[in-house]
Amino acid sequence: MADSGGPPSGESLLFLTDDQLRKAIEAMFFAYRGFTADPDRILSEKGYGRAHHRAVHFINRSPGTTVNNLLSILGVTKQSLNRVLRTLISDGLVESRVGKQDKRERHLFLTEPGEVLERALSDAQRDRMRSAFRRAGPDAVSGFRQVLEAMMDADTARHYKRLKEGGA
Amino acid sequence: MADSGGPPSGESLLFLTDDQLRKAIEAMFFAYRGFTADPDRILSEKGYGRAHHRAVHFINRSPGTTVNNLLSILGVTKQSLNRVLRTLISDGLVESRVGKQDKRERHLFLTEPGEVLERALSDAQRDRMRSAFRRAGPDAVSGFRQVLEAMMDADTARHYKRLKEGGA
DNA sequence: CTTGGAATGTCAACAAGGCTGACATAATGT
DNA sequence: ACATTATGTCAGCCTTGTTGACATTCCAAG
Repeated sequence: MADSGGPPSGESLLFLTDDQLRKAIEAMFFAYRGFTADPDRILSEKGYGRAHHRAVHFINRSPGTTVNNLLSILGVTKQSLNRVLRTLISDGLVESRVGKQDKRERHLFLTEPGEVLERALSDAQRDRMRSAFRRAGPDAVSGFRQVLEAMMDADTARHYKRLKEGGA
Repeated sequence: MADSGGPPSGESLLFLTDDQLRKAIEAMFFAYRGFTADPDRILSEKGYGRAHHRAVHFINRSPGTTVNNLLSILGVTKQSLNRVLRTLISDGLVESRVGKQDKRERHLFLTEPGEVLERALSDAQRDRMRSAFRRAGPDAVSGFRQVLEAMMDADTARHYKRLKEGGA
């Protein structure tokens, strides 16, 4: 079950059959569903969606970040993000402060209740990730991360690495 | 870069900090975007979306599958799936044949043009997966799959394994 | 200093693709 | 005969993506 079913694995040039790749593609699809399932449940109880989760996650991650910065991380249009931010702000989960240097900018922060929601979401998601890591074993973990990093777009990987180092 | 940054990895109980888990969560988010980016481009040129991709993928995977079966794999409502199938059928990419044993069932098949689209989509996605595997190295590949499998919901994993074995 | 762009953020309207609910039809099973 | 199953369809709602139009703020060139 660890090995995909046969010949490969020694050399530096992998013997990757279309069939193995197809299994990996399906695994990615099904796993992502599991990955989002727990937060989705919590969110839908409160009338929010994945877009809210993403905003809350990255605001928590980089408090004081600007709308523009969040935009480039999330890869959506500012109008799309704005709708989400508007509800989060009016619900009192996010605070938006006008920039001191540049008054065009808005700096975003989680409020106390915002942090509570963020905690609930990330706890649920971390629990699943932790349990997956435990079941897969220590060696699997680094392989997992390496493949994921290699799968990102170049631009995306830049964001990822900036976050990765900033938060260490 | 291979190692996540420190202490862990020998024992059976992993030393998983919240910080490491958070990085893995972000990696999953960013990687999934890369994973869908290439097919998304192809699809949007033809006026389709991810929902069409999923249908085409699993019909190709299990030709003659029924609507009900597809439903349980995709985890959406029949109304949702039906909207997608309707366009694929009327565009001549999918054929729906009444069942011989049970005439209530519709068995789904890709037409010639349907297979062409499927090939384009899966080629693009496989190319990215293959390149990610190559860059990550042989040892990473099995770890990747193990973690993904451990991340799925139990029900989902059933579908996944049935497909995995059926297609080997 | 003024003025024209560039950057930033907001509002409005539309589309895709989820969802629920209600209902029709046909075939099956009891 | 009747209940159940498999499928399809209509209507309406929600989230979340899109584009277009517009206000505000900043900055730099004249």
